[in-house]
Amino acid sequence: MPELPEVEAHRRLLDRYATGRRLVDVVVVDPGAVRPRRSTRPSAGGAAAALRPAIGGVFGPPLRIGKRLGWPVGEVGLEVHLGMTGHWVRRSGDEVPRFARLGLRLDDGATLWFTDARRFGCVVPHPRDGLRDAVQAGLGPDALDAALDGPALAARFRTPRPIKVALLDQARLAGLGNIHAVEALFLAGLHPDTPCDSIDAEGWSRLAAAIPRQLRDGLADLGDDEIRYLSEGAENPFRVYGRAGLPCPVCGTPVARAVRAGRTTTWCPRCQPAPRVRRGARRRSG
DNA sequence: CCCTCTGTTGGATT
DNA sequence: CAATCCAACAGAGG
Repeated sequence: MPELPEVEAHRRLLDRYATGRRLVDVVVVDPGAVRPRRSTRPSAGGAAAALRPAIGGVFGPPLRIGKRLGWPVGEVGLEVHLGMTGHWVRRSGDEVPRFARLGLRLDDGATLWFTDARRFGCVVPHPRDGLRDAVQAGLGPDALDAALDGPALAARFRTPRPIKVALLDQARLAGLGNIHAVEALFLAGLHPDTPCDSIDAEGWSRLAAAIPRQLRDGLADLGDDEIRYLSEGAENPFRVYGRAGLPCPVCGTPVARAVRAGRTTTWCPRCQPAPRVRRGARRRSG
């Protein structure tokens, strides 16, 4: 479920509860959750033993790049992916939370549990020294930290692909998921199908401003402890995501919906006008 | 109760 | 390169 704001909220939570604490034991509930490499496939399990050297180590400050976390503990560096439904929760007693996959027992008596109903998330142990590189592998600059301006953003998106699809490519820019890509495009007034190479400087500037604004809003909306998601009964806090057929919050036009790259995409047909259809070759449109 | 559909991720396959 | 499939499960709706 998480997008960048939820992952950042988890980073802060882990920092608050674990940094400086000692890891006294590891409870492997689901060996498939600890994987030898990044994968959404639980079958790539079999790395639980690689956690043993971390026991007795002290937690260092977790880092975040895009939607990935890196978490040092002793001589081990844990690369953490939350997938769709991954959470870390703290419990002080013996209670094992629902969907618990892995528990890290701290020297203050608390346990940090990795829970993940859908099992797309994983923990990948690395040597601590290579942690940052491992987490960063294959990722573009972080969407929140990079603070790219219009021209810099345009330079990273030199492609004819539709902007919505390109925004989800973590190798170009790390951190935007489906919801925030949809919302950022709405804020920027760009239609999701607009080919990247047809967006003008003005459009890139609007998008460069919209992305951090959207992500920071998302972060501000999260409580410090409670991380809530759409499916948990909260009111839909988004402008167009999940609002197909409902009026655009700006102009009242019914929000449109289509599937792009396998993901539900929504937009306002008026605030985000469709790109002009372009022919393969440049010619006079007679 | 049962069936179908949808899904906030991302790697593998075609 | 790009579209599709799929991992495993919850929740909503018919």
